[in-house]
Amino acid sequence: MTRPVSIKNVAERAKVSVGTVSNFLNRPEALSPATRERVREAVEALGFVRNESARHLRAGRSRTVGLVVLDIANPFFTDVARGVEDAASEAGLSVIFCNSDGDPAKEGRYLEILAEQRVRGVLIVPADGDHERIGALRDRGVPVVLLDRRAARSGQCSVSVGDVGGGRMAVEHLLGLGHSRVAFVGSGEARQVADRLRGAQDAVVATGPGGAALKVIETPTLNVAGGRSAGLELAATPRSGRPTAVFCVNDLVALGVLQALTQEGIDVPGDVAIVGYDDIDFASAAAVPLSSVRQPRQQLGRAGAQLLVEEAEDPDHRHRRVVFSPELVVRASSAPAARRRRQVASSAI
Amino acid sequence: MTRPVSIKNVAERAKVSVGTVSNFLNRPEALSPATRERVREAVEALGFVRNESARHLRAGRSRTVGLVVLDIANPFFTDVARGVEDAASEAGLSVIFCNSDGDPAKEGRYLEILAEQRVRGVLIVPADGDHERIGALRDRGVPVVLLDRRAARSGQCSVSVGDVGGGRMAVEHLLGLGHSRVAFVGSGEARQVADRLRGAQDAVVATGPGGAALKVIETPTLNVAGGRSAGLELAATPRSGRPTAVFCVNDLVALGVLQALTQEGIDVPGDVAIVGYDDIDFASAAAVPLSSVRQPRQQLGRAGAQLLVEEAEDPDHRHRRVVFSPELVVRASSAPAARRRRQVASSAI
DNA sequence: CTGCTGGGGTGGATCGTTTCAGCCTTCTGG
DNA sequence: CCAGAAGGCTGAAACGATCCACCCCAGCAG
Repeated sequence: MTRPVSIKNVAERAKVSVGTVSNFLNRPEALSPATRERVREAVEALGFVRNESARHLRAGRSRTVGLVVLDIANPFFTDVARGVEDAASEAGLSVIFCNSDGDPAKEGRYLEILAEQRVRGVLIVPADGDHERIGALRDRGVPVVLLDRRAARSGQCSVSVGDVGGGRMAVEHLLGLGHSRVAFVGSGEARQVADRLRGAQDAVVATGPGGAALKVIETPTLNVAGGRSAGLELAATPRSGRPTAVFCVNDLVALGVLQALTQEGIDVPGDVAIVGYDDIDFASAAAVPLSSVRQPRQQLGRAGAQLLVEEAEDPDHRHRRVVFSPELVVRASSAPAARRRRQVASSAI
Repeated sequence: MTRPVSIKNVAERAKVSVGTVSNFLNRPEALSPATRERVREAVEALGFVRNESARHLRAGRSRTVGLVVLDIANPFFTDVARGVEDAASEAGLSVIFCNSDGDPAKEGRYLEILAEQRVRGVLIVPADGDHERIGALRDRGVPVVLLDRRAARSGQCSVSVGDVGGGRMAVEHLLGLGHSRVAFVGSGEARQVADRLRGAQDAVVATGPGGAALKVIETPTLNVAGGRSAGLELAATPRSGRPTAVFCVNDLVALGVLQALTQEGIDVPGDVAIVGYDDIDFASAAAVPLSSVRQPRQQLGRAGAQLLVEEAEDPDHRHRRVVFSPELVVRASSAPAARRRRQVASSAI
């Protein structure tokens, strides 16, 4: 409850000037051993802790970066966050972690706060298409790196994972198993969703006229609950018209769909095959281990933070767009070809 | 890339003094409409954003709080974080989110950073028993609220969930199903672990001499991977001596145990029943839906943040220890009594 | 007309740190 | 013995916002 200790108190106690204490903190080798020891003792005795705000005020730039994600409860984003955190702390930066909930208004408020904090830069998984606030930050000279989203123009860095390719990969896998009625489950404005859907459509279109068909099922939210409601909708569809394979926009949704189908007595993968997206740790622990499109989550975060640091330090930095490749992991939720073919035949009778 | 805009630039443009601009920002009603409009225009035109550091330097207190958790990848903690965030933003505070990974050194570094930032207060799920750093923070007058851990002395606030009771509840449930060889899976210094174990022991001891026995299986880490390794160890035990019921210190570990057992051909709950802890969303989506001890996660965080705010604002604040009660949620992973009894009988032959 | 009130505004001190010009000593080489 | 350099330290300016004592003037009562 005592008044906070400032550099001045330390200086008085050590009988040196404040400048010397500052040197002790930042360039200790510049002091004579005797002085250094006196200052060290004073710092110790008083329990002095630097005031980062004052430091930052003088320096004009802070030592923190902001990270804004869509959903802190989604393990995908916590893994990304961990990658960001690791890379940031290697660069001596701390991270302010913000959760936009996919709400542009909330996102805007957080960006405002980050701007007031004069963060060194911002990593963001944007909520939607309208980024005037992000633009405003950039205009103010704050580096912004887009995560999990490819930058539209070359005006900024981005790190993403090929979502179109991931979607195509997932659906090609399902088509390869003999499925011809496929559903895409997902919703929202986010580019990730649109891209995965596009990839799925590409794969279906490639089967030519009279080939496979893709049905889109909207979910209220992109979490387990949302998936559950989509699963119930699916279960309520008469079997004859029901898709035999489902590609879900992320694993949370896939888990929800799986739960609902199982609960309604629909066999996975016997009646309906499922492929998710992200390959979160829980995907393999599901009731029926989930096939999924794996993304390099930590690397995504790490690479983003590195680009951000580079942009902040290097004056003639060139913006880059890093794109990782997703990878399909096949598990029990998408049936092996042999079994599937048999089933198609019998249902054709 | 232009120089950042300060209150001074705004003042020049609006042809007023800096004091007036400050008033505009903090007490707009004190200005005459004409002046207010002029300043508003200048702020707008220059894209002025307050410098929070300068503000804070002058004010002596910041508008952020720190939150330190053990494992950001554990959904339990993300749910807690969400509760904290909600309550904090209602109080106009932002949250700096830190992940100690259960490592006291990393925890110490984060506390140091938070101290340098002069946060308004700290919410922490401490990594271990040695809290000198936390004490140092408190001595400096920074409110600290312990989360998920009961404060030892009355010198600080804490919000926790009765872990002893939770552990007892889980094991009593298993004993009630007829199990007599029970294992506890977990490890680490954290009080949560010790308390849940103690509760489990209490329940076992209550069965009297010649009653049930509790075996402790250590895991390398408290996540899915750790659980998997414990599960393999369990599977390698000869059936005759193998516990028929397992109480896991958290759901991640339980999911890992479940995976390993299933993979090794051991039926859950037929051969081994499992109860987890936390009741994270994924517990019910597991291969065998997991029985678990539910904790009010968001409320935990929310209540903690509220206590913190109260302690920071109210000079004659009395420390409080809030304790929530856990709740047992029974699912398929712990067999119903009827089935279990049959099985015990048959294995006794 | 005078004195008073109070709304509206000013300008400088202040917060804690860093930075930098400059001062004093001591040392070195010629 | 002296000029100059180098090392070690000092003290004040600056960062951007807030706060506060104070000033100015219009309006009003006496």
